[in-house]
Amino acid sequence: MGVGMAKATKKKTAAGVHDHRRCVNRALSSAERACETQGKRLTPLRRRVLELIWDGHAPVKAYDLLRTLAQEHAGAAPATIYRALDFLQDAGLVHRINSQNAYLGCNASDHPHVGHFLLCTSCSNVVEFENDGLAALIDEQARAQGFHVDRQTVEVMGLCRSCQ
Amino acid sequence: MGVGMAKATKKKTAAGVHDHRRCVNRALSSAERACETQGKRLTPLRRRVLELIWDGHAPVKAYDLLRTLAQEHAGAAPATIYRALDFLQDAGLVHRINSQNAYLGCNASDHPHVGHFLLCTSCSNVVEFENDGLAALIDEQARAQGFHVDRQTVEVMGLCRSCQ
DNA sequence: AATGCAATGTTATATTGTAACATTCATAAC
DNA sequence: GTTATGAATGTTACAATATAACATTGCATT
Ligand SMILES: [Zn+2]
Ligand SMILES: [Zn+2]
Ligand SMILES: [Zn+2]
Ligand SMILES: [Zn+2]
Repeated sequence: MGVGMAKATKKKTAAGVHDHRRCVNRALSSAERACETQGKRLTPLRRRVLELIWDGHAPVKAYDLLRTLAQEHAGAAPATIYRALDFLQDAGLVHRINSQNAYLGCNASDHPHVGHFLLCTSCSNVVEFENDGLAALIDEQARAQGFHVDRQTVEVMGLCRSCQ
Repeated sequence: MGVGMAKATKKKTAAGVHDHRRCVNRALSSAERACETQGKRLTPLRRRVLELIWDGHAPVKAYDLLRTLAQEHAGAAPATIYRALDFLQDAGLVHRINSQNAYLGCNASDHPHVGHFLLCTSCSNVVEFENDGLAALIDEQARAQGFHVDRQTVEVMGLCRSCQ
């Protein structure tokens, strides 16, 4: 199972409502541009894995991706998925949610940023947030202890607005 | 293997230098008090697992603990270790380092606090730090998005002072 | 065509973590 | 002291996550 069943089906294109198809397409286009810029190759396989990640629009587990991919791709094996995930993470297109062993598409792959997430323990929704002040404070606190920061992850567990 | 070989052997009681035995004993005494206070039972098994965690004085993997424990404890199985780890985490005596699937003794188990860590990618040393301002900022950022925070973890990867 | 390298295929295995049920142990009630 | 109770541990089996190692394919350069 995925990390959550949340919103496996999305509302269809009402006014102001999340248009899932459009969202996925935007993510894929953005990914293509990002890879172009970085001189990285978004092969059909990698692109398809990224699309599958966005399909659920929520953190997805590697073996769920594998099961889905295997239905359309004969040779799919764990290495297939993990290689694609490694590539996508290196390219900044996907984040790993460590506390869940799950992977989430990044909607800000156009600029460098750190991984900060709000994880709802009730509905399993996850949202990425950016707060430069927070990132800077973490950096500063680390430097004050003589530590040089390469990467930081923040995972906040709790209840989203609609689950409280 | 453990997360790192770092400091498997510690310097012995020089002036101002980390005295490992004393440090472990302090942690165990503190743990006993904490369990007393919380009305939780620090059984010999749980106490021994906590001691093994402190022995390395660095994050340790569950199956490394298991291998060590098995040498002195006949019936040791995965469940043995994971149950002890669950208990110790609930009691606030141990933190899980999500990015490493590893467990670290907490030296501040006497008061409630969140898990903030600096992880050196070179020597594998990990230090826990506390910064109320940081915890508060995370809380505030989450609340601003209508999110109710139960728990937060911060893992900062980089180079410690001596590894730069 | 020959070479080299990146990507993928393929098989096997390592690592991490749970489920389920039996047994033992400590405590309190009788 | 015996018995009832629930917590803790023993025991076996298995699920879930991830990597190693080597073969093959595809593609670009020479
Ligand atoms: Zn992102
Ligand atoms: Zn929710
Ligand atoms: Zn702590
Ligand atoms: Zn270091």
